Amino acid sequence: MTSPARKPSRIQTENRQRIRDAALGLFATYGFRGTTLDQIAEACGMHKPNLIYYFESKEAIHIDLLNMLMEEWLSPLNAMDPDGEPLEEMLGYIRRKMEMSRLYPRESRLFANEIVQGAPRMLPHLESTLKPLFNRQIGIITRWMDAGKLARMHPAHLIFSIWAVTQHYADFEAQIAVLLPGDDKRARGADEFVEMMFRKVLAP
Amino acid sequence: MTSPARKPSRIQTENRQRIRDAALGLFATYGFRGTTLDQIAEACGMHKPNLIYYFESKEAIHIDLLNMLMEEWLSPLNAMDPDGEPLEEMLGYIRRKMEMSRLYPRESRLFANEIVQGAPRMLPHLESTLKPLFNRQIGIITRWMDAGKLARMHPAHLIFSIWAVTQHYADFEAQIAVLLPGDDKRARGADEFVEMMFRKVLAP
DNA sequence: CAGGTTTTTTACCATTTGGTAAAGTTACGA
DNA sequence: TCGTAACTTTACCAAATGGTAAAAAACCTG
Repeated sequence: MTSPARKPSRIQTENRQRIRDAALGLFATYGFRGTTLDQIAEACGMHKPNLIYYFESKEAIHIDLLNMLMEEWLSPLNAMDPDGEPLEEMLGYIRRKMEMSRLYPRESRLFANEIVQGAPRMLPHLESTLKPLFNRQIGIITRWMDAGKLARMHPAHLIFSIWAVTQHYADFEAQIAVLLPGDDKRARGADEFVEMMFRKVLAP
Repeated sequence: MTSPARKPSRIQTENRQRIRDAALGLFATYGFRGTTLDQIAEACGMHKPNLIYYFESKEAIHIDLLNMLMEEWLSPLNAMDPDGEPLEEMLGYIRRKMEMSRLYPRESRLFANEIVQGAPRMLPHLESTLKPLFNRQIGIITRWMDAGKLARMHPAHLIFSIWAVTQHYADFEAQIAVLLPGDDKRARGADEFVEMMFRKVLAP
């Protein structure tokens, strides 16, 4: 066992990252219970006990991923500027969410899996990390509405709808691929649609 | 084993339904791999081999549920009337989807689980059942837009956004419950918001 | 390059899990 | 009410799975 509070070696850092990368794809696709240590091991070219050498259990890998995810995932929310031009700030946020959905579908699906299943390992994190950020954002948006810069509406549901629409493209990709097989222009069409949609909704 | 093509007895019908009901809740919450036959058995007060007496395998239960789900799930789409008033037809559809999200969250989550994981058992069904219906609907909406009754936009993405927003309330309930704890008016607020939103988007 | 430390590999193990065999029990039509 | 078919229960089993022990190999530092 690695002694506690010891700075990780190069190999540690590297291999932990390899494990995370393999596990992310598998957990995102098959869920926590649906993924086996053997699968993860094979996906990153290691042996099962080696995983346990780097993470003390399968659950530890999952938790580690969820923790990392939370930070990245919330960065677009943090990037909103209360002093910016309201409509442009909102559309910028929406664009960044669409971009994340396209660039990091595994992360999106990992998150979706966790929440759909009742957030068994993430509820405290939602409460302590997401909620304050969410509430701050609600405040900013409310002030923008008060100032007449955005149409008046329920700000929480507005954010939910943004999350719903943007993440849908990653989480339900399997369905979209069946219904809209024209692969090439799909992302463009989605971006344009979503921007148009929220422009209409948000315009004061 | 029951002889093939034989009409089911009263007990058959009853118990198969009990099993479906228990399995639906568990599959929706824990996913296919995350649910065990023992859990299902306990949830419906039966013994494991008894489940296998009624369904030939765990997978058979899952498939049975997905098949039943598909029909119910698509009924609101079918209920749209090509000769109705376009905006009201669309809003009616959206209202029915919100209602289903509220009344049948287990079904919504079962579906979400399946799609997020790449629809391993449902892809053919999506292709053969959902896709034609979807395309027919695209046609109807396109004609409405051509007639100037709805704002012009990409009809497929419009439908995706409706699905995304309405199902979000069932699928991500765990998250919403954390962020919007005021339990009583939540459904009302959601309904009003969604209606307002799509009214703006769809108005010609 | 020697010697200890870190990392990897092989061989296991206990539990869980999907499923079966077969005996026992209940329901139901003749 | 009797016999048979439908249903339930008990006792299992083989494979899969999360995890451990400990030897072997690779790595690093003085």
